[in-house]
Amino acid sequence: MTTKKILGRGRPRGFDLEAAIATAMDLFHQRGYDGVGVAELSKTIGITAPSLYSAFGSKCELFERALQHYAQVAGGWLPEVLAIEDRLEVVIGQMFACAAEIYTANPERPGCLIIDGTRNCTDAQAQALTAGFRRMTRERIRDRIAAAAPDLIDPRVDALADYVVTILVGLSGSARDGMTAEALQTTAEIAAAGFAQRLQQYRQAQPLEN
Amino acid sequence: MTTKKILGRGRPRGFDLEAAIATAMDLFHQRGYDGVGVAELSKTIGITAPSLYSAFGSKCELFERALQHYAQVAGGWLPEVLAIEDRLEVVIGQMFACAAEIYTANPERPGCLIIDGTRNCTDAQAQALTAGFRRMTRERIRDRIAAAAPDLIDPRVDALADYVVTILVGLSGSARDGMTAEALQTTAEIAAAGFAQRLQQYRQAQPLEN
DNA sequence: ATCTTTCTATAGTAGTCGATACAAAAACGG
DNA sequence: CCGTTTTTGTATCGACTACTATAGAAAGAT
Repeated sequence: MTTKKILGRGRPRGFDLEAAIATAMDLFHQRGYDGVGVAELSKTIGITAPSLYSAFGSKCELFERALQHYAQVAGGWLPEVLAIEDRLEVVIGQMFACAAEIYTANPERPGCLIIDGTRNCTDAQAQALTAGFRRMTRERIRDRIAAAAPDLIDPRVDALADYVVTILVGLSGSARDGMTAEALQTTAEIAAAGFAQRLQQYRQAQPLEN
Repeated sequence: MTTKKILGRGRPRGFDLEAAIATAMDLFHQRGYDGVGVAELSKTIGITAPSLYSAFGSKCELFERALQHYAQVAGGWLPEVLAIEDRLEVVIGQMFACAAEIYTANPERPGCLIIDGTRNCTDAQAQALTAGFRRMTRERIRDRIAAAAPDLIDPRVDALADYVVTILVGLSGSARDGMTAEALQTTAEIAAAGFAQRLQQYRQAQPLEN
């Protein structure tokens, strides 16, 4: 049974580490952390399982690298949008619009890896990784809101941040459920108008309520 | 190795089928379809795996029964809210408020089983089951919107329905991500205001735009 | 009491999961 | 050219997956 195809056995050819991470990122984005196994990962990357473990340590560590790569490359639009110097309503509107566009840009990989990559995931470490990225994202959004509306009391800043995060979660989930780009775009517009309305309401009623 | 504890071996005691389905529903709701195996299912229910297969046929069929039970029991609030005879804005507002409350009512089982039960699921049949329930839910919401605003053209009814669905997806996902009941409730209010705003906008600008 | 039916538990199927032990082959330093 | 190091492939590991064949035990019928 021992196949004597020794050709190429053990030849160190060295693989492109960054390309491997990008490939893994795509797979994780498609089917989530639990949905893709190391066999498929190594096969798609083009290396064997031991090489994968030698390079990354574990499936979870590879996932962490993929998440970091995602945050820098695919998720780069968010810091970019947050950096826009305009009225807060415009910034959030751009944010929802960008999310709707990017979440449906590639039908093979809908939604957001950080938001939906570890849903129903059995691995606690992988869940903690995405949770960390989500927490960081929420903080950035919160800070942007607080910076644009310094007169707002904290609980209202938090409320707006939670709303924004929930909208992003909804956009990602609906994209994964197959909603069209157009429908998601319109949804994003309605959600942005809702944010603007509440922000205005908070601003003009600041010293009175609650 | 053959343990001779024959006591109780083969004793037909007959288990409560509905209670078994409810137990399975809870487990599926907690960790999703892939997250819970038949071993845990049968152990929690209190029967052995063969009994489970004899009673339900397969894991997927048990999941289908659990989904039906969920739609009738845990998801009964939605038809109830849709049946409210009031202004559409009020109905949708109640809907979001109920969703926010129910999705966080039990911290052990946050969110919605139908929305998030098969996220990143590898079983195509299980995915199709939840997708069917989601499609049915969307139709009900769409019909309610169309009934309340018969003058609205179809694409705008669809837009509003897609918005509502996406909000529900966001509420469920955020609940699963650990958002507090209060934060989710406020988010639901903002989202409801956004819906009301858009509805009014559609109504008064009906014959002009688009 | 005996037979038949029904339900059960034991034990095991083939397959996949993440992760590795081992050894062969290429690259590198001298 | 030789020895060391690195990197690779083969072949697994044990633990899990959904699922089932078999046979034993209790209940009901005659």
